[in-house]
Amino acid sequence: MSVRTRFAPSPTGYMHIGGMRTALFCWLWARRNRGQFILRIDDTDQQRNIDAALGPILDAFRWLGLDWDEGPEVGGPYAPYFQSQRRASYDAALKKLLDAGRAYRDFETPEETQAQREAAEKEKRVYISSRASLSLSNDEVLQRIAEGRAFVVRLLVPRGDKVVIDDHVRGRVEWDCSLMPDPVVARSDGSPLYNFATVVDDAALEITHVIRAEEHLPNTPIQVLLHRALGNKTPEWAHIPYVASPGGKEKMSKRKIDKYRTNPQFQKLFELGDQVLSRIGIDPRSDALSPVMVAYYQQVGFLPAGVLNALVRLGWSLDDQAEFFSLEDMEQKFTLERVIKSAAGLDPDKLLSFQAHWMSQLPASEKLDGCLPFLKKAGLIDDEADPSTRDRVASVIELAGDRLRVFGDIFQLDEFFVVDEDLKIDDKNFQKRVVKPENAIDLLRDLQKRFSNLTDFVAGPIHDLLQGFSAEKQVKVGDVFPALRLCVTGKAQGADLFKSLELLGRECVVRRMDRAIGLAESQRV
RNA sequence: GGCCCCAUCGUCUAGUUAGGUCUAGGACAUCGGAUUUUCAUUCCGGUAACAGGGGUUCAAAUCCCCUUGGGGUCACCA
Repeated sequence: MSVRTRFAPSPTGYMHIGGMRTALFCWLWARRNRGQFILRIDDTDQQRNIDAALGPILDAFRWLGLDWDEGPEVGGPYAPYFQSQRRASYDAALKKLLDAGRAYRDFETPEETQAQREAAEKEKRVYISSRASLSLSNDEVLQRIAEGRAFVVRLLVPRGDKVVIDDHVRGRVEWDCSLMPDPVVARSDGSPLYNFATVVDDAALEITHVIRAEEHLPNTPIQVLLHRALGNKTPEWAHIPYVASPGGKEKMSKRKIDKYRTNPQFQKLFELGDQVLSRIGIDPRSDALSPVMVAYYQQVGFLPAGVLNALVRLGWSLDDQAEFFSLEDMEQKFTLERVIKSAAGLDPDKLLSFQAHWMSQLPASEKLDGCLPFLKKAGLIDDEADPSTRDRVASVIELAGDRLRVFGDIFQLDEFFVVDEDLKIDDKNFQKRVVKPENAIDLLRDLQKRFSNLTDFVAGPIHDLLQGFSAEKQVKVGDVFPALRLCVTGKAQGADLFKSLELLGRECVVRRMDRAIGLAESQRV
């Protein structure tokens, strides 16, 4: 029988980075075994707008290149893949349970149940269901139903039994059934609860391996019992650790994002993200996007390969050496047996380092295709980039070299795209290197003249000119280069100065020097 | 609090199943140095961990027990 795994998100409007890691492991295990990966939508909540809430989730899968064999949009032999459309099978299973006496109608009111629970807690004893409704005769039950008395259906937990599983990650885990309350299987309106719907569907879809986050471990005995009561073959289990917040052990959560902002381990990522997002018209402080969501990384300009690599190394390793895995590598090498048991905190630094590695591996043409949308969104180039613009962007990318870790980093070299008037000059350094040094302005004037007369305005000759100039004037290159850089790029540091000058072009360089010299002079008086 | 899970450098991890080859390996981060016109890259080097206590054994990071700590979960949510 071929391996079938599933990922079952509820449509929440965004894809959680931790959920994505779970989904990746599911996908990997299916692919590795040449089985099927299924996307099932757990929407028993009846959301108003499922399409809108599901869209970002599917987008995340598509962005990372994780395809699904069955599920939304693609359908499949076990359709439908939305729990909201599978009610008939839950009703049938419910009837089966009731008929077999494995479940019972509980007429206790929620208040009564709650009171018992509180009483148990007060007396420090374990709460288990009273099962008062179980002593009702068949006729009495029928009568109450006829009277329209509300009831829920509860699974009759076989007290005295044990549930034992052999988890692929955790090994043997067992629970004592005499400690378990009878779980509600169907609400008073007849609709199924999560644990029940999950079990019915996992069986119906012939899921062989339930790979999910550890937080579901407490659900497992209930689901095992349900499978048994229904006469299903129980799937195999693998409870993988959840993704923790950086430097901590708590589950990463969307709601704690403000706390993460103050987390030193998150600093670099937030700085990068804030800088990029603000350039493309997204409010970095908005709740709509945060590092907890997969979309965040896409928006900032991460590569699927970088994100995927970071995710797979969270709780999984191949050996004591390997760090870099392409999706193909993972597919070949992933095993559940090498998934670690303890929770792993997302490490933004390491994520960035994986990202930088995969970016350095990316062919120039793909870097270009990646950067273009960012420059367009920022209004730095036209939406219809003509060939000469594309060439220019390609040259800047080449010049950027390793400085381009994410596509959004292209904004660090915005001096090649802004018009002179919009060029912002780093004032602090400008004061220090241009305004304050007495000879700076004269030197720059002289240099400007020589640039105008240079036959070929390309990196090599510019380099020679600059070297000769500083030798002739008997000044250190450190007194000339930074000042020049500030004038033409506005920045104290950046890519290769000579190539930058060449790319900017003589006219632009001369113009910007003019402007900067004028600025410095006005500030001297 | 009940139930369950977890515990190796700051972080991600290798080593634990079959105890010795572990004076505990790698990566990220960090610190130093080299290269470079700056920054980045690259290269070299350093700092840095078996939570504690008992056993078992010739021998324990590895097996057992306890303690401590961390976490998950306790709904007519998913």
